[in-house]
Amino acid sequence: MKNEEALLLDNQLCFPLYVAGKEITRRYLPLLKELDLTYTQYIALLALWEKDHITVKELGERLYLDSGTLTPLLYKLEHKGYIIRNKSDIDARELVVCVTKEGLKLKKEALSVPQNIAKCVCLEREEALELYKLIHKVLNGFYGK
Amino acid sequence: MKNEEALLLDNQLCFPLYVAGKEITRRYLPLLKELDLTYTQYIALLALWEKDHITVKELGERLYLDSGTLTPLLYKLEHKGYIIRNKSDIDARELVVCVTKEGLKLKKEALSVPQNIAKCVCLEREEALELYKLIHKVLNGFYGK
DNA sequence: AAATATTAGATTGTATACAATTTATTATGG
DNA sequence: CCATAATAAATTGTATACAATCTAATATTT
Repeated sequence: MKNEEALLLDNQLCFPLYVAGKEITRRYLPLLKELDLTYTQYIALLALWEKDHITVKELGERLYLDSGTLTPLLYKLEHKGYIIRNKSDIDARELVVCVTKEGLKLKKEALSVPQNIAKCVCLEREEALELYKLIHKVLNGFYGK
Repeated sequence: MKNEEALLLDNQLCFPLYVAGKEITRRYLPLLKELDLTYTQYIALLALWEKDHITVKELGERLYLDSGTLTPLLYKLEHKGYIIRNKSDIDARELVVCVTKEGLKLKKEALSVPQNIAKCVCLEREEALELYKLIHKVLNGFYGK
């Protein structure tokens, strides 16, 4: 492939990945609006529903987000009553994040979200698995795993 | 798959796509910094290098971006001297975007960017093509093609 | 133990994204 | 032709993202 061709927008994997990432999260907005959540707030809760009592740093590693994004986001989730943040007893620098009862209640309402999103993704099961595998391979490559 | 399982972060295609989109564009930053471009400015120029003398609307359709993003972005690119915007003679509502000589000069400097990005993506050629195909299938599904 | 380095989270500043609204212009229907 | 609808881009407002810096607390080194 010549250099010139390499610049063609569609020849680059990055652009479709960037667009797909944007567009798929956009599909969540109408569903999440009913829960009064943004996409980032939703994935933060997803991670915390799976495992809470974790620090902001651990949550950031899970979500690939830094404190510049998480601090204001967690502040909002706390104000909505879904989570609570407490200074760690062991290390006063750390903030430990836990889901509240309200937050757990919200989980039940969120159960239908994945199915609705799945409807938007027109892939066969095998294709979806293959896509999943390839994306993870790319991500692992970024982090040298 | 049970509802509960569907909520598991990793079981969702969306989250890896969202992360991959973010992380891959982040790989461009050090390369683009040398060109004094952001990622969005870069893809706007990529599209315009391929075909300019197009309206903001057409550019937006190509990049999946709306005027809320493009207006300030094109303003910056114009101030840097890479593009120029002119009201259309035919329809005064439209703005026609063209690349300047400076903008074309920048294209030469940008030729090495795709190769450097390709290095970050640890996929075999077949895998990259398969990923490309699957992502486009997802995107086409969103737009009912 | 005191000085230094490291770390976690908060803050600051810049640049997207995008929904919703506004403005100016063009198209259309009666 | 004129009123209304539709359209393109700009504007407004909110919420990310993230680099860079700052602050407070902990760990390490001498």
